[in-house]
Amino acid sequence: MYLAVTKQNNLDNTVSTDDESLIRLLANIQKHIVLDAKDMEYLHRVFKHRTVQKKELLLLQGRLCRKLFFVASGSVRAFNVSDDGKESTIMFAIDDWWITDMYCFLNQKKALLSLEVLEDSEVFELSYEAFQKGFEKLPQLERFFRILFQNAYVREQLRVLETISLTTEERYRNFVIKYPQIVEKVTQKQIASYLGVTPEFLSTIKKK
Amino acid sequence: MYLAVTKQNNLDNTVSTDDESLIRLLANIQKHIVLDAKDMEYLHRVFKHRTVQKKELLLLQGRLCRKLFFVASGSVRAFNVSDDGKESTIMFAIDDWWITDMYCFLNQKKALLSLEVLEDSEVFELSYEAFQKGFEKLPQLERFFRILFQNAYVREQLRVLETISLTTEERYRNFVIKYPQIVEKVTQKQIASYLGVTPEFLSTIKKK
DNA sequence: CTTAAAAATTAAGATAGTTTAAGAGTCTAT
DNA sequence: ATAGACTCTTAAACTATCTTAATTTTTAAG
Repeated sequence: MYLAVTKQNNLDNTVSTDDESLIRLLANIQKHIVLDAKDMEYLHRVFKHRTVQKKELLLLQGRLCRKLFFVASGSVRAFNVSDDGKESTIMFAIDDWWITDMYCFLNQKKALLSLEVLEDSEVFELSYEAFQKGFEKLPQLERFFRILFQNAYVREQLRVLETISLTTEERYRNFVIKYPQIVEKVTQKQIASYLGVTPEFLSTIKKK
Repeated sequence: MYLAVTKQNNLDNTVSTDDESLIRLLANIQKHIVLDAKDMEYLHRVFKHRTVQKKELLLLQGRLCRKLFFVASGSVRAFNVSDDGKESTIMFAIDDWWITDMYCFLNQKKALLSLEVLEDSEVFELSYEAFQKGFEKLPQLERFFRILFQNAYVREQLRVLETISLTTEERYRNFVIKYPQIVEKVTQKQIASYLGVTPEFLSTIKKK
């Protein structure tokens, strides 16, 4: 198999965590485009694997946002802290999700968001330069990211609709139904900050 | 000039509204990719120009969403009506914007949104089939739509952040600053339904 | 195992937003 | 030009959500 050939540090015959993570990254990309061995090698080269620990910050609000992340396993949260200290969670990324402060990544601006690792996780990072060059080296990436952003746009638009049209209770119930795996991993405080309400209020909603 | 050659119905030498609209469509696409004469001819063929009137519905909630629209001039609103009759405006599209119920267009499902023409407008429509075939015929469209969806995603994500973190008053002020041309064209009731509050409450906010 | 820190719950009083209703102003179709 | 329909404003009563603060429960570190 391809991985067995290119992976150098794997002295025994077991499949390492690194390998598993890489397989997940490539499988994710191959959901939308076809990759040959050369493409995979290229991606293996430009995506940097990292094992990260709970509470680690992949990005700190105010710093230049240089990386796009793929969460192979574990979970990451993107949130903004306003001037008066209020936290708002923009998204949770669990296995198989992509995450960064996309606006600031694409425009190489100071991040509006922090990225916090919620549990020990395996992630890949892609630099801004590699992201831009990738489209020349591997033109099918245009298609891959077209579909990725297409889905992301549709998801956010639906979230906007729910946010402006439903009650907090309805939104909470929808969240639990839609993302049960996330509910298991994150605190209620974080869910409240995702819904845009106080933890106290979310608590009273749950009681009902 | 290219347009003068391919445009057939233009018997005098003036630039028709149709021509102007086509120029806007092509200019919009050329913001992100390079088109040669053949590409333009292709696009001219697959994009259908329509002059539409105020109050016309380009799409009715519940019907299959078959088209993607480009607003060359005028304005269009996308909104959802909930079971209990409450309207929520998802977006306004003015000159140079693309609009449809993207989720239902991409998945060929029954529309969650209606598209209402707010003033006499010039639009182009692209069918779902043409959208999908377009990527084969003109592969650069992957790039064009990648960037279009990238921007759309970032915009929606920022709207989510504002919606969950700011007060209604702050969101109204931001809207007026960000989209002054829209404010001139739409009713206050429609802005209220975009912000997710009642027209009465928006009215009291403005008083301050 | 213990203890400190963080999360979750509860409740009272304050603020933001809705509902209903009525009146004044605008637009639009005969 | 006028009637009807729609928009905008105002206000009072009501509901949702926030703030503060105290109490309990859970989590994490030594």
